[in-house]
Amino acid sequence: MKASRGGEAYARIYSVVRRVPRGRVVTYGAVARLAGVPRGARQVGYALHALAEADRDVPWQRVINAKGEVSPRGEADWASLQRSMLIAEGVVFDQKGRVDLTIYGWSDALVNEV
DNA sequence: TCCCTGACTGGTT
DNA sequence: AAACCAGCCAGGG
Repeated sequence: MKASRGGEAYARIYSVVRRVPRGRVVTYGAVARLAGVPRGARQVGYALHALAEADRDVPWQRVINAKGEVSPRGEADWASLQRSMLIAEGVVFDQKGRVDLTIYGWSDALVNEV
């Protein structure tokens, strides 16, 4: 079920995602590390999947996989929506639908940036 | 408590 | 560069 409030790890994950600046993207692995779950990349994805309407302040669209591409779930439409939302923020996708993480990637080294 | 599942990752092939 | 494979963690049945 949606344990959006059951797990403490989830709360930390959401808190990290909320800190990602507009127009930037972050990988699941980076969020996991910043949330204190070094190998919990999959957990991050699971946590975001459990997001409910009440958590709409969490910019989940800024979380992508290490390849720099939006992770495909069952419904491909959802992924395209995420892509649109990011483009609206100024994130650029290349012809293969991937984001250049060296430019838009946000990591702990950039936490001080606003 | 055991077993399966998954918005992932990194190393190989 | 793309497809595979094997670890990893926490939630839910």
